[in-house]
Amino acid sequence: MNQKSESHQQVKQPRGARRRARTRDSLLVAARKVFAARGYHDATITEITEAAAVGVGTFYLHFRDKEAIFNTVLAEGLEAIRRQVGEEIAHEDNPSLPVVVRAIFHQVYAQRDIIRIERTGEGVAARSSGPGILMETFTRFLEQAADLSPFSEEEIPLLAALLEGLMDRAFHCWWDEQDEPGPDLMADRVLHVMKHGFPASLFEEPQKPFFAPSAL
Amino acid sequence: MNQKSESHQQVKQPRGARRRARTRDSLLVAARKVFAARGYHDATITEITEAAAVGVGTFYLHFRDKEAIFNTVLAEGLEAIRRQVGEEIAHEDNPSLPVVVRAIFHQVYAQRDIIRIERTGEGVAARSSGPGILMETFTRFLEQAADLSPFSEEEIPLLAALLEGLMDRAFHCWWDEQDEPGPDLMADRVLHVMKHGFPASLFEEPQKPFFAPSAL
Amino acid sequence: MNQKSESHQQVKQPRGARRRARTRDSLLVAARKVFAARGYHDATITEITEAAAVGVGTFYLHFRDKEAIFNTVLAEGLEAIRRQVGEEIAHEDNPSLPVVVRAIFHQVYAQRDIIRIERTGEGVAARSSGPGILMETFTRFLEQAADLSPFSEEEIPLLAALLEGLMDRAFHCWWDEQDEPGPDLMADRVLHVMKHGFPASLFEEPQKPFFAPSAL
Amino acid sequence: MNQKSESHQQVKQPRGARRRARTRDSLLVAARKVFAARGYHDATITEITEAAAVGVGTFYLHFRDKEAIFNTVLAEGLEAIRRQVGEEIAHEDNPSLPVVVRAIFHQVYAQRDIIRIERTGEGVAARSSGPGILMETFTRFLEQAADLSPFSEEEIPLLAALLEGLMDRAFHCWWDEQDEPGPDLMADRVLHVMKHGFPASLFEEPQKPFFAPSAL
DNA sequence: GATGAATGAGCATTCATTCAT
DNA sequence: CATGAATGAATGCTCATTCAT
Repeated sequence: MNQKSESHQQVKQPRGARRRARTRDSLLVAARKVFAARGYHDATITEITEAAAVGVGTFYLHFRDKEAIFNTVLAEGLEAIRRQVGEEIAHEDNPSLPVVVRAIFHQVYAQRDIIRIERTGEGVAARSSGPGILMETFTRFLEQAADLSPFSEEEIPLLAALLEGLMDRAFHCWWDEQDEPGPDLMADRVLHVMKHGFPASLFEEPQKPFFAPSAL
Repeated sequence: MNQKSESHQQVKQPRGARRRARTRDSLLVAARKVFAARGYHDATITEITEAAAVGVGTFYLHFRDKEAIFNTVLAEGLEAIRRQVGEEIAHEDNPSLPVVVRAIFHQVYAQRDIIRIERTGEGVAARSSGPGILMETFTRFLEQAADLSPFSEEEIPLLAALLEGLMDRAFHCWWDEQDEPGPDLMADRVLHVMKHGFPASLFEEPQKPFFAPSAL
Repeated sequence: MNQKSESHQQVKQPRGARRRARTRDSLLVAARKVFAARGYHDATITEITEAAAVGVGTFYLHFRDKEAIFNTVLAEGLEAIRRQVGEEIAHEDNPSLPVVVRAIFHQVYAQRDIIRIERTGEGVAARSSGPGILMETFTRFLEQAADLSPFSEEEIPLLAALLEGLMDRAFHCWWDEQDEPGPDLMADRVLHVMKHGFPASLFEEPQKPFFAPSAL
Repeated sequence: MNQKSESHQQVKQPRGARRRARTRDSLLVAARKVFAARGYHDATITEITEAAAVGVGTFYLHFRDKEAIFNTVLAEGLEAIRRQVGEEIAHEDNPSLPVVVRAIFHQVYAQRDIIRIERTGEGVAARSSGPGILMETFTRFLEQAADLSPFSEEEIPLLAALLEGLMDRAFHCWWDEQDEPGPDLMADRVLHVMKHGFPASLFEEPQKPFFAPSAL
């Protein structure tokens, strides 16, 4: 796509190239389905090739191994989310964090399976997707923020991680539990917490003492 | 601790029961080590039994399979954290959320490997450890809170999940990255965010427009 | 029982000897039950010792291995049948073959499980039970028979085997099918066949031709 | 038979289908050899695959487990006997029982190992081979017989079983003992017994009384 | 003698990967 | 390019047997 599709050669070699690309896509689509259904570890190459309706050997013509296709599924899925978030906020001159967060909620909701898949791989994904979209975004905003007090600049990674943790849990409500609340309401709630923290009365002394040992 | 407290209890079950218990412990200790080092999926029974210096067959005398010992390692590890948190806050008449959170940071820090292990199992753990210690604790506090506005009572599970997400990411800083910041500083930071949210200037319009597509 | 129970020593050493004998009996009874229920190959030593309510180690104090107890169960079971057949025909001065056959049907019916057990072991039983009770009996009668024509004396083993096959199948009707017909009726039927063969019309041309290929 | 009859059917499924079939056959041939030599229970998958000169994994490409290949070996072996008996008697318009019995003796003799193999599996064979070829054949003849007296029609299964028992023992003379007498002589003997029963003098009073207890 | 915890050889089974067609 | 039969290393698990108590 980037090496061969030069100038006027583009239309000139649909020989096997188009076929090849179609096969590859079948595999990616199938893999996404299988990984979502069975998780990285329980998925087998055979399951994927069967779902893709291609021979087992064909798999290795397109991907080095299971990890490779997993990373590709993930990378392409995340890239799609990234792109669509970009499109959603494209009309804004200067998108604020709330606007971006809201867009992310929309797009992640639309592609919930990718989040689930990411989880099942845990340490597998060669962290190839970089520091993660969320970390990246939050870091950017944090770096541009006028005043971080009472936090220091060294704490930007920590703050980004905490923001990510917040959103991550919100996403989780969607993956095997219910589809509610929808992305807009969810964004409201999370943004409120991001801005103002949790309800103040949470931090006051509990009225009624509760049994310590089982308290935790 | 278990060898000396027999003074007036010696009659328990002297036979091979002690030997049996010791072997079981070896296996648990070994499994914890192996799971922490290699993750749930890559760990093998043989690795565990070798680390425990017992025969393979012995494993099956004590645990049905890998999943069983994994759940036990986790359950006992989490129970230990739970207990120690309880002890740490035992002197408080009415421990407030910040006190409890601080204690949790202390104890989780002291047993960081359990957190790492928990993650590698992902969907494996038969969620036997219930709704998780953190969820439990936060839910309790949220239910006792005088005023949750602007949140409703139905949103308690969501709020608990968000609080958990915050702490979870904090724990993560410890698991393959560095051991810094220590639990006390970490607790300060996280509690600040919990109480007041993130720095306000984060939510203002960014001064300098930034390149949209790659913005995300 | 036969080596130590001499004269007045018999009562003199019930120290551990009686206990030992009782344990051994528990094992034999348990093994008979387990072999009957699960067959030789699927039975495990542990199952037997649990059924006998003794420790695993105890097993090896009494029997060398699984095969040994199997052979013992079989040998003692067959010996019991043998003995009881002997008792049943003891009052006869000169028991004829029909009388003996009838007694065998009675006693085998009473201990059907032994027949089932024998089968599950197939080649295992170190053919220790000799040529089998039936072979032995039939051979004896055949050797005493005045006239074997049209068979020769060399064919006695074959004839004995055929007689055994007849009875064996009769026994089989009892083992997982029904308990009918009872031993007396069965003896009638089998003895009739032994004496006169099968109904003559069986050997005439079949009236209606039947489809050859599927005929067999 | 399968390689030459392609002349006008070559289009079937040329690819690896032939290779696959050849491998499957190797496995079946090897399994037959191994089961005959070591019995069902002592045979291992590895032995079979080594004898077939294929990898272990290949086995599972063709058969679910040991039981599956055992049943296939048996079913195909019995089917072959069935077919060849059918061919042997094909020229007869109306084969009588003696003719069929004789043919069975011929064919079973030619494939003695199948009988041995069947025995070693005992309860394993999912009785998939139906009620057995012999039972089937005898039942058919018995149902066509004009006169069964003194037996009733309800006793047909018993009679079939007894006939089977007779032949079964005859087959047995061949399986670990000697190859004598050959199938023709054997058929003579067995058919004689079927028609006329055993020598009459067997049922007369024994001249010499014999020692009762050990008599059996 | 009795016990049962421990042992480990041995077997079944899976699945990523290769390669001849 | 595509195929899918073949491969075998790797792993889980069982169970007869031993031996310290």
